[in-house]
Amino acid sequence: MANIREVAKRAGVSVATVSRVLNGSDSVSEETKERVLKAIKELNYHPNLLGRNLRRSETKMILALMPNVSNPFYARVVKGIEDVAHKNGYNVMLCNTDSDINREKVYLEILKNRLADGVIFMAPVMGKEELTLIGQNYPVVQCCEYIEGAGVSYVSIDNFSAAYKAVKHLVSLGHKKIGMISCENNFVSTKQREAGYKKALEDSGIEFDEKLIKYGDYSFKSGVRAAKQLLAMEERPTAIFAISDIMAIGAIRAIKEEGLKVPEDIAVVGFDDISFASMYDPMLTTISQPKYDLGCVAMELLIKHMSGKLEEPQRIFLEHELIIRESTVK
Amino acid sequence: MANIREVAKRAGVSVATVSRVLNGSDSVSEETKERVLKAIKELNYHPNLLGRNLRRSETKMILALMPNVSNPFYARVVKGIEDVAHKNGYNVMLCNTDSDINREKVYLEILKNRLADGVIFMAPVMGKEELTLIGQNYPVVQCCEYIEGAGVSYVSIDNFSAAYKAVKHLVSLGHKKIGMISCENNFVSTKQREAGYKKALEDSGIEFDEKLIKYGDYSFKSGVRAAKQLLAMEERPTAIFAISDIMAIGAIRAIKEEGLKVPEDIAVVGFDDISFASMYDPMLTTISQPKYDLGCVAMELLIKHMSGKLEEPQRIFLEHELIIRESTVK
DNA sequence: AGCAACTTCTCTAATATTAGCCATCATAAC
DNA sequence: GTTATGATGGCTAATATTAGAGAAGTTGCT
Repeated sequence: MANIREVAKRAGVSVATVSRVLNGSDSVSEETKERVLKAIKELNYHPNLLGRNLRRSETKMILALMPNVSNPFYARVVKGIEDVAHKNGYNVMLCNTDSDINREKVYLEILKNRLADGVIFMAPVMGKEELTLIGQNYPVVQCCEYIEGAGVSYVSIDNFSAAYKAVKHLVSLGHKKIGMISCENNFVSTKQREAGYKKALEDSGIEFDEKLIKYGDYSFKSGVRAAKQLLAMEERPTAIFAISDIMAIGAIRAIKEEGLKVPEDIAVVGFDDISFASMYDPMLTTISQPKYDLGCVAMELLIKHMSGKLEEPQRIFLEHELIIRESTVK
Repeated sequence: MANIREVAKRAGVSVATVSRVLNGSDSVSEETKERVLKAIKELNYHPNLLGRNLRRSETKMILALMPNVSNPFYARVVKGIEDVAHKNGYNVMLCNTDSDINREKVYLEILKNRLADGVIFMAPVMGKEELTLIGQNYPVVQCCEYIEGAGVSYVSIDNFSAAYKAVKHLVSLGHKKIGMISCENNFVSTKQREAGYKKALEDSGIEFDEKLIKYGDYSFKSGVRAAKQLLAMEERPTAIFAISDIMAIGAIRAIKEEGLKVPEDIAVVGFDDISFASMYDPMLTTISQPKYDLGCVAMELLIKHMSGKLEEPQRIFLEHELIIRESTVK
């Protein structure tokens, strides 16, 4: 495989001149430039970026850590990250953490070993202190899920008011007994969505009943299970708010299996607006996050951090939207 | 940020000795080793892999090119690739080509610039000649979709017999007029699935009717559209075989919208067994590919190629399975 | 002609690491 | 005491590239 020296030799110039041609320096005569380009083509030369990266101590790679490639929600976010990255000459390394702290640690080695210039966490698993430490040493941005108070920038939505809006929608349809399917984790999004649910009930003069919250793990099956628990209650709810579309779809499945109809007997609202939400039967009412933009903004923020233009951590909230479909109104 | 020299200085040894400790060479006394490890810890030293990679001219990175992160089918394949890669000390760079030849080319620069040691194509877009050229210069494996005759290894399933099995299943249920939703592309999988469909009809004494094949683009909407075309026919089919689950789900949606029932009025079979296939109502009968194993085997093959143990291109077919669910039998 | 200014290119050092050779030291055998 | 052996670790070169200093050549002005 040809290297820069061979190119220089063939073109009859020094390696430095070849380097200048490669990097578009203007102090190379047109004639020399052409001779070099010809030699590059003839030798099918591709610069070895390991050398360049070492010299420049940058890699133009960024690390994107997501909990799960198969979660369709993150797919659009990643698209936003990639588009902005490419526009700015960066490549993205997508990595699956499976929300496993060890996997996350292993991937962070890539950053520590200087094989990436920065990192975007889509759902950090580590603790606040650790994240703070990483944030002090490397460019970091959190996107979607985030840890508050770690001194690390993030881009997300206002989960509290999104949940509030979803529940208020159900109330406006006349529902008074509204179940919730949440998760037993410590994500900010979860806590805020639960808080929004409670506040919406409170503001509507409906008493909060702890027993109406059931817990899943974001999976379809857990949604089925949680919904069955709600349906088995003596006075069962007439509406269900799930904090993810997949669990909402599980709930619909459970409701149908009990011989009930959505939305006539029980209305269902999800969260995320994944592509399947509008494919399901009935189509799912849900909160739409600006997934693509979340990714774009996160990447733009990271670029600013990497260029040193931004010292202070930023907190950015993008707009969300309640999308009303068949699962609440026919 | 500390480098190897500082560690050496602090431990009172030469950089070479630090390098030996890092790489587990045995010619370092226990005592020296401990002193070095102590210094590494104290300085919070992480070796800069750019230097190592340059020296060794390998990166322990592999490139995985997929057409679309949001396609849940590939999510499991990727998991297989990652698991085997990690077990062997490799990291995976996941990249989205969007089936765009230019995106694919840009990503291949990573390989040509020696930032990755090998590549797995999940659905190559380039032509046969180009692929051959890449295959001659770099370790390459194709996984799932592939180009035949390019002299490049691949791992896939026997799409012909999978489609044959799916259609035979419909025939065994008494269906005589069976529509197909395919795609207008040149993927081997598409051609083979169409061929399997035709052969199954032929072997069952049913005459092939060109008009019963409609075309989509793997999207939900295109599935709806294609199914509507089939339903609008004078003598409409009583069963539909789609070459992807997403299009099959679109077809079910279309059938329901026409006021018909699945499977009573029209049976539907999909392909891939994505997670949503078993969440949908009705649950989808489909062909299950060993997604995880496809990824594992592809990565194992790539590792063999990279180590130079394998010169000849391999063709590997894994087993598939027809999963019968509610969309064909109630 | 002499000098300045500019263009164009070369040379050297630097980046972080490892491979391979060689030097040193201790121990054991003769 | 001398030599051989093995363990340990130091030194140098090598990897591919770029930044920066400076050299050489050209042009233009006085």
